[in-house]
Order: sequence, then C-alpha cells, then structure tokens
Amino acid sequence: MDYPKVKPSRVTLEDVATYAKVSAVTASRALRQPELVSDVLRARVDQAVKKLAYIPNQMASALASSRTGRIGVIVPSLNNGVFGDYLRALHEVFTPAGIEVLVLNSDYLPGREEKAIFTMLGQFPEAIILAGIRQTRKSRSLLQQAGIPVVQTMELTDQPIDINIGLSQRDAGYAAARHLFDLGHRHVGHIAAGHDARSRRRIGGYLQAVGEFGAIPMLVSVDQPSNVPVGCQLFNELMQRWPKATAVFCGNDNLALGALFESQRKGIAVPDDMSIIGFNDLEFSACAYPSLTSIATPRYEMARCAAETILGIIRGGGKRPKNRQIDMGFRLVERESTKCYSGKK
Amino acid sequence: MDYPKVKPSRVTLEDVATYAKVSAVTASRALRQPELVSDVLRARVDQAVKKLAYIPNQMASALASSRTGRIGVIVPSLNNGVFGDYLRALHEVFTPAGIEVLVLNSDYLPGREEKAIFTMLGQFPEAIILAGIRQTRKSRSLLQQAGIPVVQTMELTDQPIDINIGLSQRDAGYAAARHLFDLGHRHVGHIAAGHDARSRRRIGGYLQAVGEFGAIPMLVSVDQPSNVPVGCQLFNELMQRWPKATAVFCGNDNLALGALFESQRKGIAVPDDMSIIGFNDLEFSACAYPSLTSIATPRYEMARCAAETILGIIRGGGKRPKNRQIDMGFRLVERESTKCYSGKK
DNA sequence: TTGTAGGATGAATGCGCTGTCAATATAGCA
DNA sequence: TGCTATATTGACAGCGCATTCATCCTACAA
Repeated sequence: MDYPKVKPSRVTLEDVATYAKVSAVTASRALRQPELVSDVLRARVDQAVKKLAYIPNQMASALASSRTGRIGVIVPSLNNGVFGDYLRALHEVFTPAGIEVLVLNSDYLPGREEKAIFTMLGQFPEAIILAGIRQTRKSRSLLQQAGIPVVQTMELTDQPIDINIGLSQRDAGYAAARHLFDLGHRHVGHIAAGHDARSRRRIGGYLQAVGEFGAIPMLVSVDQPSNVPVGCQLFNELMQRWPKATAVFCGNDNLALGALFESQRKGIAVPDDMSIIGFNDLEFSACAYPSLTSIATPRYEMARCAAETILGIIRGGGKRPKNRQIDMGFRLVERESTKCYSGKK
Repeated sequence: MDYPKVKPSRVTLEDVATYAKVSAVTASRALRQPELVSDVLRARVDQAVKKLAYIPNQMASALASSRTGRIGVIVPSLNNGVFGDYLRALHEVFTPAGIEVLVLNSDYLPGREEKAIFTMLGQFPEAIILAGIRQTRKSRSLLQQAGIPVVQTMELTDQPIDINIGLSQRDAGYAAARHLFDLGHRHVGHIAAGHDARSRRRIGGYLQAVGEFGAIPMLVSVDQPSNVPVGCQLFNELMQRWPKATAVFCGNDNLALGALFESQRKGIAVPDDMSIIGFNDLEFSACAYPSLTSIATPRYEMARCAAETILGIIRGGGKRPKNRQIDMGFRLVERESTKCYSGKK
C-alpha cells in the first residue's frame, strides 16, 4: 500500500483494565460475561469503559475467538426497491440476536458476485446469504470450502450449495403472462431489463404461456439494470415493433411504472386499451393511478425465513434442517391496470 | 455468546507457505509486494494459493498492519432511491483505490446512527462518511476521538466535525417553494415525511417563502419514512385541510409521485389545476407523466467529492485540505408538473 | 481445627498476519 | 581476488483480544 497508517492505538482493553485496576481478563469478562465478575470490579470496569470511551476492536476479538458475529449478504442491487424489504427482514432477525449484517452489492454481475464472495469470506462471516442460484463455479467451490451455512434465495434450484429458499421465477412469470391471456388478450408483450438469471426465467415462463395459447412472442429486452426510464423506453420499442399489443407483462414494477407513464404519454388508456402487469409488487404499485396489477413476491418473508434458518443452524452447532429447500411461492395481485380484452384492434 | 464457534481453521498463510516450501513472511510478501520476491518463489506461492484456495484473513491482516483498507458509510435509508447514486459514486472512487466500502443504515434515527457509528468504529475504518450533520453529542465525541477523517455530507453546517460537503437544504427548500410562488400560486402547500433534520430545513425554506409572499402556511407532515403511498396520504390530507391549494411542494420525489397519483385519482389535473414540485430529482421524475419538476441535488457529485477528499487526506498522511467545507449547490429542474397559476379557485 | 468445594481473579498462550531487522546470496567493482 | 552494494529470504515480535488453566480466597461441613 502506498499510504501511511491510520493514526495508531486507540483505547484498548488493556487501558481499560489498567484504569480500573484489574487484569485484562477481568475487564474482558466484565464486558462479555458480567455475571462472572463481582459487583465491585464490574462497576469499576464499566466506569473505566465510559471514562475512556472504549470501543472494542472487533477484529482482535474475532481473531481471538474465531467468532465474528457477522453474516454476509450479497444482493445484486440496492437501488430498485426489491431488496429493501429483504434487507429489513434480515436486520430484524439478526440484530436482536447480536449478529451484524454485512451487505455487498454485485450489480447483477456474476464476476462481481464472485469477488464479493471472496471479500466476504475474508471477513469470516458465520453464514452467507445470496440472492439467486447462479454462482460461478469458483464461487460455489469457495463457499463449499468455507464450511459455513450458505443460503441461496429468490429462486429455486435442484442443486443448492447448501440451503435454498425461494420461489419459481419461471412459474411466477408464467402466472403473470397467463393472467393476461386469461383476460382474453392474444397480443401480449413482455419487456425485460437486466439479463440476469431471474429475468431469463421469467421470460421462459412468459414464452411458455405464449406457446400454450398459440400466440406470437413479443419480447423486448435490454441488458441493463431495470428502472423506470428503461421501462418507458422498452414500452416504446414494444409498441413500435408490435402495435397490435394490447397487454404487456413487465419484468419488474419499475418497468411497469415506466410502461404506464409511456402509455399515458402516448394517449393509450390503461387498462382500456392496454393492460399492464408488473412483477414484485413494490410499494408504489398499489397506489399508482391506475393501480398496478403485479406478482407479489414474498421478499420479506423469504429473507426472514433465511435468517431464522441460519440462526437455527448456528445455534444448533451446524446441523442443517431436514428441508434444505423451501418454496415461498408468489401471489397474483389483481388491480386496476389489467382488464379483459376489449375487442378493439 | 450462546452458540458454538465457527468451524475453525480455514487455510492460513502458514499452510500456503508450507505447501510452497517458503517461509510465511515470503508468502505474505509474494501476495502483497510481489516485486520483492524472486520469480521462482512467487510462482510457487501463487500456485499454492490457487491449489489451497487460500483466502487471506482480513481481520488478522488488519490487526497486524493497523490498516484496514475500509471506509465506513452511514446512510439513513437504502430504500428511497436517494442514496443509490451516492453509494455508486463512493464505490466508483474507492474500489479502484483498493478500499472497501462498508455501509450501515441508520433508518433516519439518531440513536441508531450512534450505534452504527460505534459499530463502525469497532471495525477501524480509515475514514467515515455520514449523511447529515446532526449527530448526537456522543457520536461527535466518538468520531473526534477516533482521529480519522470524517465527512458530513448532504447538508452544510457551521460546526463540522471535520469535513463538510453538502448543500443548503433550507435554500433548496426555499427555491422549490419560491418557484411555485413565482408562478403566481398563492395557496402553496408542503408535504413532508420523516422528521429528520433535512426535512425540517426544507420546511424552514418553505416557511420563509410563505412568509415573504404573505401567504398562509399549509403544511402536512408525518414522522415516518417517505415513500409513494405516504405521498398519496399526505396529499389527501392537504387537500382536505386546504382545498384552495393550487400547488404543492413535496419534500421528496417519492412523495411527489404519490401526490401526482392522488391528484389523478381525484381528477385534479396536473399541472392545470395543481402544480407539483418534488425534491432530489430521482430517476423516474423526468419520465413521469406529466414529468415532475424537481430540485436536483448533486448526490453523485457530492459523494464523489467526499470520496476523493478522503483519498487525498489518507494519501497525504492526514493533512486536511484548506477548504473544510464545500457547497455543492442544487438546481431547479422545471418540467411539466408545474405551471403558472391559472386563476381558478 | 482441618479439609474441601466453589467462586473470583489473573498469567500465559495463541488467533493469522505484517513490520522490522538480521542473515544470506549474488552481483558488481577495483 | 577481495570487498561492498544490492537483492532475497527468514526469524521474531506483537497487533488486541479470548480462552484455558492455575491460583487465591471465602464459606461451610466434618
């Protein structure tokens, strides 16, 4: 490294012990297992801690005890609203258990996820939670070698690294498309952004429904993170290429919102002339105007389940539960943005 | 702690050294300063690392070198789109510099921020970046004692802990309200969520403008995180209490979007019967229908500036720049959602 | 009074790594 | 050839803390 050290030596446990006129061990115990220390000494230590503004060095502590009190989470994005509930659930379970949650972002890139996993493992977390099931070969091997609980979430897989809690993105995608066909639509488009595995599976579900109804696939996708402006753009392309489309399944509620705005801008009435269904059921979908039909994915529950499973494993000394896979399902939430095919066009 | 240790002893540097038939020091050097090691040994070490899937223990490394290669960031929310650009900028600067970014979330609660600061300091980051300037007394003292660069962002203050890079939330709030008054509106409401300091300052700016124009304040606020549904709800309350309102300044683009939806739902035409201005200029605001006028805050640039300042301080051995405070300003972005007062009502 | 159990405390050790400095090997020069 | 400068390598100590085990003290029973 080419820059100088951090200003060294903050207050250490040793300093606290000296100030409190006890040994370092006693000071340490007073903090970690106060019931083993006499009232007098404990009070002295507590006072010293306060007086000196002592902050334990977590690295030293982890090194000595080989217990870090951390779990690692790697999510593909912090920006699209999908992982807000997810992270909240993790914090809600882990924080009261005295476990810290370390979040890294992979930007939907498998390579960056691999790097994040590497970084994460260097911190010796007691478990790792991943979004998705498509890790690189090296990632898998690193994780297996680490010997800690690993939970893959958001999707289901036949070959989990360790534990798998998710839902079938393909089925959910199918259900979304199917909903539109069931409403009588035959020209059903799909817009998708981000060529990640989950997006592709939803596309698969869409194509299946298209096939079953003998419709033609009308798919517009782009390999960049999904957001509202991209939704506008993709909806535009869709309408340009397939003006007959009367319904669109959007791979994400952000895209759906973009599609909604763009419809309104073009003077296409939603849902009268255009049905829109989103995915994930984000916070705004229920209160949009018109409110957005969506597939509700149980992100909060899924994360909570993952966290509790991990807590169980850690506390049980590493014993995995009988069920290594849990299907959390999904739910179609019908709102105003989808409607029976009107017969026009 | 009441749960067992992590499965101990992964591959250590010692193992690598043994495998490569070199000393531990040489192995360490081969990884950190390869140019100091002969080609032969370096190759052997590299091979051993690969063979054994060695992952350096960052905690041990940090402990030994008192250099963690981390900087800590504490943001109040990961969920509202405001801090996406901010965090992206930080990663863009720090990652190439070999520095990790550790993110903690304070949920807009000063108490939780204090705890986050404590936790963060236990990790011995080489600098800390905070959103906002209102830290608790204890937080300030902890940070000062830590002796590392501390950058307070998003707002300006006369008494920075160390470095301060931000903008005047009050002025920005004033500019937003002023814009509506300048358009001829005299019944200008303000909806705000989250009673955090920044929100209050924007309210202050609004009230100033109200005062200058001799208008009556029409303020609806609620102490919970701002999001789109809350925007709907607050707009509703506003219209209920002050039906004469013809314009509304929303403390945040999410609230503005909610207000927009709710206007549409109520059949109030935007901007003809209601002008809406948001704050922050989030991604969706430009493509909403109608597109949302907003105050663009330089979140990306601000974070980038903070990161580069820190890098400069670290590399310069701790020397602070001459300017400890930087005003990043803001920008009014006029779009379709605001319009001159029509004279109705 | 003596012996013993159990509670409270401290000394020593090591977690995995890096900084320092000494030791060795090699090259270059007179 | 002999000597110094430079390049390589390794031994050792210690970062701050937790764990283990030994020690001390008190209380209580015999």
